[in-house]
Amino acid sequence: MNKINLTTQRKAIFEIIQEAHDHPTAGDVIERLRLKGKQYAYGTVYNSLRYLTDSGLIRELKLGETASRYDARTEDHQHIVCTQCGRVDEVMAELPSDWLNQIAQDTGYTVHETQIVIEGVCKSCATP
Amino acid sequence: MNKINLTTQRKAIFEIIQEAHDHPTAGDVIERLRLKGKQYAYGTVYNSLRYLTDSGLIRELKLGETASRYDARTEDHQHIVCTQCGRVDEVMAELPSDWLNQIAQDTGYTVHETQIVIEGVCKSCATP
DNA sequence: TTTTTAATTTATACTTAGTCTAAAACTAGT
DNA sequence: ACTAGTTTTAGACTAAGTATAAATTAAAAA
Repeated sequence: MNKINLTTQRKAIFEIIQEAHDHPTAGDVIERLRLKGKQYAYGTVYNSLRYLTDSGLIRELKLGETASRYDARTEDHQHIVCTQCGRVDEVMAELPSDWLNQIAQDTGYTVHETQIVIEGVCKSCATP
Repeated sequence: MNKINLTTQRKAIFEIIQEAHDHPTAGDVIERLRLKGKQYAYGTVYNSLRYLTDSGLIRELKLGETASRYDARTEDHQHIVCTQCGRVDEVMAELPSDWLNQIAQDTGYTVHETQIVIEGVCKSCATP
């Protein structure tokens, strides 16, 4: 594992993700950088997000929306999305390992990762 | 529930999805239609895929790739994607309901759907 | 059967998210 | 300071999908 090289830009972007508690998209990151008076090239933000993801400092979430979201919580966990308001919450409940083992056996795959997206309606949308 | 109106185009597209056993993307559908000598407007294919999805005849799969895939198997099941060759297989193992109940309780959400994408390496990629 | 209305398809322009490229600007090591 | 390697920048480009307005088809009414 190589040394992680956190340039000014990468650090600033990493901080945005860490401060955020709403799983921002690349577009969100660009906007928040601008609010802090920092404006980096379009491609730099995407490159940095990929670099941070590859380094394991953040996680890329593909939740079935058009844009990827990013999360600084790298511990194994899943997400639940509200189909009404778009809000994303963390799901810490661990996936039953027997279930995963059964899948590995059934399919012959070696399982590496599971991205689970649960869709539902959040409390505040359910009670108007 | 309204009556389902299967036009010529929608029927042809539905058939492509039914015949396929590889979860084709919209692009794949357009190509296969062309091979059959059928060429519909770009937007028609997208509209039809959405119509068929909304009617419950097919399912849209968002597997974290750039393009959605479509599946004529509408029974509840999940998918496993090979990170090497991109192949997609069905996972019929049912999700443990206690796990889902726990999540509903923990998060306060009313759970509607779960799209689970398991990533791994398929048998033929594992043994070269 | 003609007329009217509604739904669908078509062609094309547009949007969004993200990649690619080549030049310029840093950063390290000598 | 000089060179090599890495990053950033600006801007062109791509892929997937949406929006729109006109043309076509289908359905309903008269």
